Amino acid sequence: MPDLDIRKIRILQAIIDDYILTAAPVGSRTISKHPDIGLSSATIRNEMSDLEELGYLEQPHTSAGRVPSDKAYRLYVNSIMQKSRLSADEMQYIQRHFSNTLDEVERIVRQTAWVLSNITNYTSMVLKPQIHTVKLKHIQLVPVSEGKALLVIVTDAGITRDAIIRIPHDMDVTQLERLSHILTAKLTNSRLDNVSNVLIPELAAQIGEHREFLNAMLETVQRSMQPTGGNVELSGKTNILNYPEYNDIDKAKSFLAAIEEQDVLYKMLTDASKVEFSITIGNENNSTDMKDCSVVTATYKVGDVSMGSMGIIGPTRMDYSRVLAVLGYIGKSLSDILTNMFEEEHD
Amino acid sequence: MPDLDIRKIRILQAIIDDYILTAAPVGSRTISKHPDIGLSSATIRNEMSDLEELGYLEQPHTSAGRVPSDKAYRLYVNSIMQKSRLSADEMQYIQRHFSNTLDEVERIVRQTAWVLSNITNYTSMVLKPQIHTVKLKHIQLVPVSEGKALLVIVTDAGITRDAIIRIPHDMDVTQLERLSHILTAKLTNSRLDNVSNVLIPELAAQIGEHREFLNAMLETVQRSMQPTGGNVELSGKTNILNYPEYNDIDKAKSFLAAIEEQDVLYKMLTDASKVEFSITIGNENNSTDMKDCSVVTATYKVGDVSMGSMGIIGPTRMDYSRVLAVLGYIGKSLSDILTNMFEEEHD
DNA sequence: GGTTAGCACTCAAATGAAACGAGTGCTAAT
DNA sequence: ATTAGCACTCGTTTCATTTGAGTGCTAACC
Repeated sequence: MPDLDIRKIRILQAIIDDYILTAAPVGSRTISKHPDIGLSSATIRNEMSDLEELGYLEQPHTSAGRVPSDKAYRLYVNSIMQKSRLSADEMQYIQRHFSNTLDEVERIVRQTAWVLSNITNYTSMVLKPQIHTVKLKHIQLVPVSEGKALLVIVTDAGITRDAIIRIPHDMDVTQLERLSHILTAKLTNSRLDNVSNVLIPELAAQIGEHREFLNAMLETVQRSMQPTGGNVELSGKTNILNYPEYNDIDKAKSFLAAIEEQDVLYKMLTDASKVEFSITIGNENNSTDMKDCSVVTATYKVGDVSMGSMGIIGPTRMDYSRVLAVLGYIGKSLSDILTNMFEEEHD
Repeated sequence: MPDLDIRKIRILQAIIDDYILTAAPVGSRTISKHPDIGLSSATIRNEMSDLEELGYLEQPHTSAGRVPSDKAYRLYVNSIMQKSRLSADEMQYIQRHFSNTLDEVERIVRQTAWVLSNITNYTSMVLKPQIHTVKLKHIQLVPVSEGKALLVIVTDAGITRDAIIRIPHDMDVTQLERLSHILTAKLTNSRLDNVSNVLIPELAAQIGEHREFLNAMLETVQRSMQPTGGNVELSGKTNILNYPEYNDIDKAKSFLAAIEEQDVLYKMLTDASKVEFSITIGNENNSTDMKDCSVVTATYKVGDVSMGSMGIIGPTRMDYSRVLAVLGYIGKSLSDILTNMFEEEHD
């Protein structure tokens, strides 16, 4: 930002730091007492006035202190803020809560969300590993009653999906078993989003027609792979109520309503899966309900491929630096665990 | 209740009805104007005074009206309240939102919770079908990488669970396949809670030792069947904020914190699975965070066997009669859908 | 020139007095 | 047994006042 000299930046930083801590508009006197800044309050006032004119500060009303704008936070995270590192204690805390025997993806995701929200005191969300980026590993048809079977799909990331389907009445266990084998053989390692219709004739030939059934079944496979809405694990939903800016019941309500809109969060997180870290500040959010929030995300991987992402939702005055550090570290931990689960062992 | 004559009951009912509607302490004049009650406010005051002495009413402060106590609600639901029926519109609304192609248990449960909270405007919860009451149908080991496999378990209620396990390095796909078959054959229709260790020697013989592996695997099966904490589907978590008694930020916070304690809800719902309906009013709740709430539950079944339960959480002044009607109807609908999914067809 | 002391000014928030009014309890008349 | 009447209570609302944190501006200072 060329329009700010070093002194203005330093003052702005002091303001932001203070505001992040106290959530109260900060006045010139507070800053003038700051050890690193040897200036009188009057000088600070002049500088603040400039900063306001440039759009970095806002005044709730004339006789109040000033509050950083979204633009200020943006500048802050882009240029001013320095990366912080987690303390050994914090790392240990995280490790301790990851160390238990975790063998189900569901459980791991839940645990991750829990740790995230507990260590940051914000609301956290974790996108479950996304199935459509992933290859099919096994299909099993399990009979559950006359004319019904459970279709179970397993992918290489250990995600399972299931659905009840009708089966022809003349199809017995052995046939289902055979069909499971054929399907598994045919579809293994194909990506689920291109289980295309060209397969059907081929399958029909092998299984002895039942075309409509095959059709219906493949359709179910396709549909099962759609995001179902249960794809985002949230934790610490009420944490935000502890921050003074959300003591207003209506703000709290709209925040809580916003995070109950799983679709929105889902979209945010899938978008965020493309970049290692992302920070979205206040009005930069698409949802107007979240215009007083910031969202920070990070991705996690299995091996080298990005599998999903996770994020922190908090007030715009959140401690970006720490949150980034936490997300980075936990992202790494999660990637390690998942990778370990699915890749061969090196021993 | 022998200590209340008919007139007192009628007055109490009028008070409760009014309070359910308005959430404001109700005064003697309001009741004296009630069409069914041809009495002056002074008489009502005397009666109210009696009712207070008997513990059915409470006064927030001297110059306020009166508020029904938990004891009053208890009397109300036990003796006074009359069953209400849903309107055709409401039934239709419910049917419409159940009618879509629903083939995954997860999806159905989510849908149920959604409908429940939307039609009642309270917070709803649905206990997912509980696996330990249920019989095993299929076990599949799917290799995911060197030395690792995904263990997939399917039960007769169409519930799947999965976990990553280590497998001996010298075990190949065919062997896994064979083991899956043997396990399925051995364990099918046995209840999961008694997959006992007597099986291990038998299996070891058939699969060619690998005792430690079999041990670990069966242990995983057992563990997978434990409740994981993701067993309760909630919906409409913020609905309660629309009720005036929760405009106090602290009350709202404690309510929201209470329903984030999945363990508590899980326990409530499993306990409630034993009876067709249950009503728990205010202080009757174990959790002190919920002492201002009431919980109404109903069970659902597959065929004739109770599979789980669902409930509504609202303020103590909730519309018990309507909630019961809704729960009854939705419970029935859900039972039908699930039963239909798993039982043979009658056509 | 930039910096600062000083002072008048602003305005949200806190304080407090007064009026209001919904509701009660009690008493005496019906 | 019921009710009209009335004094009393006490939370809520209203409005004016005070308070104080903070500003902007000006004039003096280095």
